[in-house]
Amino acid sequence: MTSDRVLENQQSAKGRVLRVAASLFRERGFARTTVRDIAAEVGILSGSLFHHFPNKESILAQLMEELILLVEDAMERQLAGKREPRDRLRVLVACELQAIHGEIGTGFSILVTEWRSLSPASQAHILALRDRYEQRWLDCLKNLKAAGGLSAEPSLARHFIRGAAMETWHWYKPDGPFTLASLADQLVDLVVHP
Amino acid sequence: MTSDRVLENQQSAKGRVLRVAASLFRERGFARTTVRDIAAEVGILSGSLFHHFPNKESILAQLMEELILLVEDAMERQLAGKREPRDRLRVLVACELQAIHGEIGTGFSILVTEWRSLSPASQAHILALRDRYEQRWLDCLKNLKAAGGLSAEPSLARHFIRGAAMETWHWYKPDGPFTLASLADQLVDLVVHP
Amino acid sequence: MTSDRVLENQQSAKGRVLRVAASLFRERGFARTTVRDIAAEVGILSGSLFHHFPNKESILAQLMEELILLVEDAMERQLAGKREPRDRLRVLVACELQAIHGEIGTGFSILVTEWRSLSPASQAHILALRDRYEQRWLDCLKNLKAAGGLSAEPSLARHFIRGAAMETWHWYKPDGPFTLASLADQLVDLVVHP
Amino acid sequence: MTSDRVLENQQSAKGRVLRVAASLFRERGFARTTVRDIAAEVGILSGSLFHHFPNKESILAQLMEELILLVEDAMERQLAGKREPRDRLRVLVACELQAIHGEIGTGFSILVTEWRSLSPASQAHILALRDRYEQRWLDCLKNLKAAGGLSAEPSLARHFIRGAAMETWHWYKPDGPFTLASLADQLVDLVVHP
DNA sequence: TATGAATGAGACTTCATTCAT
DNA sequence: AATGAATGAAGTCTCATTCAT
Repeated sequence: MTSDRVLENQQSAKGRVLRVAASLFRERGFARTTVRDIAAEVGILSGSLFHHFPNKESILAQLMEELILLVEDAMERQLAGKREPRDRLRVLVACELQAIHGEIGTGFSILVTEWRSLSPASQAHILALRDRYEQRWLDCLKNLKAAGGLSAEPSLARHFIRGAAMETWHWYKPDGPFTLASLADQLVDLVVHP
Repeated sequence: MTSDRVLENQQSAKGRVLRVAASLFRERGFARTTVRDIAAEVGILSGSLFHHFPNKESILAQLMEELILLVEDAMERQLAGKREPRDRLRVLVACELQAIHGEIGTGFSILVTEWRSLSPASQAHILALRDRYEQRWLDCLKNLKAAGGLSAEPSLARHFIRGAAMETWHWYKPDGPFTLASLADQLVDLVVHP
Repeated sequence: MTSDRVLENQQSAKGRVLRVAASLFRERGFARTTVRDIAAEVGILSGSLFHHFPNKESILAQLMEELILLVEDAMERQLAGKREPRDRLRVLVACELQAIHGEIGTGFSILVTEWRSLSPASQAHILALRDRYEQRWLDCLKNLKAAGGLSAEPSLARHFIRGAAMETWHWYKPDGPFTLASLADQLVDLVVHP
Repeated sequence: MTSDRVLENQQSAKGRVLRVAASLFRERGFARTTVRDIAAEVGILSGSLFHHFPNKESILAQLMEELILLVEDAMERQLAGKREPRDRLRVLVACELQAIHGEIGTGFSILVTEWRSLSPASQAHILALRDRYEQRWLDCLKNLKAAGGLSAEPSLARHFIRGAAMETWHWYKPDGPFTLASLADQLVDLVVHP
């Protein structure tokens, strides 16, 4: 059931649809974005969308799937060589913030905000991916706690971090006083008591 | 334009509509909740809703308005007599968590998640109320910082707290290992370094 | 799941929809009849149809159901007092022909021609009714055979009669050389050897 | 406008399309069969169909045409040497039943059931062929009547036979109690009083 | 000949809203 | 205040057909 990854493929029509959809879903929400909106922005007619996706929801589902994979890729790359638990946590935080605000993964916040828009079937599929993603966080936080760098319960810490990170979507402005990097630092400082 | 407060009025038909709507909006989201759903749960027919509200959006708008007022009421009551900045912060956190999960204000998270569903006109009205509400938080956090109990920027701290608190809606279970009170304590501990 | 009978209710909006649909389905077939066609002929807008029926198919389903019940009513009435097996067969044949061509049950042929247009769920429901209807035929033919008035296998005889009767829909013209009554007589003569 | 006969040509792509279409049209009906369904079963893409047929309807039209020709061929062959009117009628009945259920002409019933799906233009063309086919039946039945073997009106007899024969499509099972040959015999016995 | 992306008309359906009763 | 039939705009989706490659 897992499709090829096309989100970053600049040539692919599916990729173009996915990128446009990500932007519109983030901006207006899934329900308020019409397939005509998406098609118009892509430069095709609405009927043509269904040549690539069986229905509107599958656009959201595939988008979510690829977004998770993309963040995992970034984490994998940046974790290479990092051994210190605190450094590894900072990578996770930075990657998640990047995913929420960054160039490519624009729309990671959709994962939380549009969860209800998926059918139960799709939810189950994405859930499996999300579980793996969250497990990575838990492993990291458990190591940190074992090393004495965390006083809170790891799962609770993850909930707080996720909430704080996702919430940045509602207020963070790239041209404001903070860079994403400094945001990541402060979030880590908050959770990791010295 | 500001209407009377009816959310807590058990007899009032408007109050019943508002409470039902709060529950459904939180569960399914505004767009996926139909006026028929609301009417059915209230026990009337959909057409009758429009004797109480001019349109669907106004239900959401009035709901948001009353929810803010309700939380402010609770804060006002519990802040009475509290002078210590740290104690006052704890009251705010506890009240916000109560609003998100508690009996009456169920649906406070709608304020963030369904923001986009309001028309610009309604947004402006609610925004004024929200600004006042957020100002209360900032004042409290500034006092705390002045007293040396906060290392982070007050506005940033508020964003983190809000994110963490709202996120609890996605995972917190009353019958789980935490009480709302302990959650409030831990959130305060996180932000307020001793 | 069985709804009230409204096909013959001249006042009822549902009844009017059903009668119009019967006529159009018979004329153009189910698939080539649009809900707009039906609504236009009824004198309402297409959206209003769905106030009465959950979807297009349910119009066909309820229509089929009521048509069967209607024919059974007619048979019941005309069978009263008839004891002779041959006479009883003639009643069945005449009623079925009436249903196919007559004033009221116009569209009985839909039962055969549009069978495939129903979803499996609807098919099952109608099938139960149809079975009862066919059982009445078999009982009649068995009695006739027991009385020595039928040489063919009863079930085979029913198949032949049904085919011949339904086929009349494709060629019979009320202003042609035959009346429906004479058609019934000849069909009975054909099957019942003296 | 008359095309070559390709239905039985195993190699020809057009022949393959026609055979697949016959099967699908009979199974689901013309309107519920998509060109994609046909193409998929043939093993090509939907666009490629239009290299062989100008449009969907022409598939049905050519199919109908060839089916008639095919039955006429069979009749021609089996009528050779038969002089007795009753024997000749039996050939016609057997051939028609073969066409409805047999290997190749699978879908002969389409001629009646999907008549409405043709445009007037196509209807006219097929009508001419059908008239010739029906004339053959009438001639045969008239001869039979002249010979005293038929009491009913020839045209009426034909209608009855056609209906009964077509209806077999809805109930006849090759592994049931009847062979097609015995079915033909019984149908002839029914019509031809000794 | 075949491909398959794209078309575009039109289908069914949903749903907030209106209004006579 | 409530009803419930009706509205009508807008939505998702289907599908025969076209055409550059």
